[in-house]
Amino acid sequence: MLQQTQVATVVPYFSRFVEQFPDAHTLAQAPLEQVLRAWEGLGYYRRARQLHQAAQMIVRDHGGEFPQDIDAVRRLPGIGRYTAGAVLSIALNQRHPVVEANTIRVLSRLFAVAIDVGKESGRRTLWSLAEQLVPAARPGDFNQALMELGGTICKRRDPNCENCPISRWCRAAQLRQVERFPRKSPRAKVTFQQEVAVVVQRQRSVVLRRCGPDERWAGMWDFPRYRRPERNVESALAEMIRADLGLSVQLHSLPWRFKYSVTRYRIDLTTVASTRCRGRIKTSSPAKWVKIEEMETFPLNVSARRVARQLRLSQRKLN
DNA sequence: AATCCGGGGGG
DNA sequence: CCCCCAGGATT
Repeated sequence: MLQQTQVATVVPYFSRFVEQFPDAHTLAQAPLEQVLRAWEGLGYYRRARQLHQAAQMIVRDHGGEFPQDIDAVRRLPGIGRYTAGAVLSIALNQRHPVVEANTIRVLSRLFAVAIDVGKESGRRTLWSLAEQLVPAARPGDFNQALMELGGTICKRRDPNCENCPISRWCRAAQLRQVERFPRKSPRAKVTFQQEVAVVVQRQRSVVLRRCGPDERWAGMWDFPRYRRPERNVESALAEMIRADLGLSVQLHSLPWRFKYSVTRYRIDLTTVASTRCRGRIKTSSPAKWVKIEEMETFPLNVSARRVARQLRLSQRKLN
């Protein structure tokens, strides 16, 4: 869960998760749907699928006990050098280094690493430094201390060098250029595309579709979602729905635009609208057709059986 | 080596 | 608006 996700975000998810899946057997035997459900809102859903696979591998190949050999750990899906080193150093007191966001910042400043830490050569340098520094005694404490230092003192902006216990050895601090490190090349820009999600409500059911393998949220359930037409939105949308779902619909005026979240999706539209929407939404009026401009969404991963019969047409097309 | 996954924190 | 987050897999 902590891979590319902030600690504060993870904590409540982690608590619920370990309560629901206390050991490898429980997790391995749980349906993937249930695991994804527990992951809902965290993003990077591949991690949940891989964790599920890893639990099954641990049960099958390691008798349900987490392997202690670093190479065996690395073979588990979703576990790379950082995660393997972190688990084995912290839990089993094995001497392995860790390199992640915090230690990258600390080490790159401590040694004024001039190379781009996003590049392979920069990473090699950092792993080498971390490997040389981690002690045989209490390596897990050392690694956590390094990460904690990066999280509390050696922050990305406005680092607290005055209270840093190792600032007297810090090359970047000596150079008065702490904030110039770590060196990174600018990220690729992210482009946004306008999409329209459609909520089709019939009695207490709602039409969902499963995201295809090559689109975002692959394999997960979502409202039917389409690129927003340039013009003639209503008629173009109706045509897309007819072609995609085999449903003949007529769109009236589309009065509401709002961001939507389906994390707490229940089944009726008013709940969806009232949980996370922003803007002027009247939840009391049960509109049949609502246009949603997708700005931010959470995945929808409901137990969709209740509405699945409305999906047979589109499902057949996908399979 | 570059790209993708993704919601959310915080300036 | 921006950059980044206790990374890893895929291409």
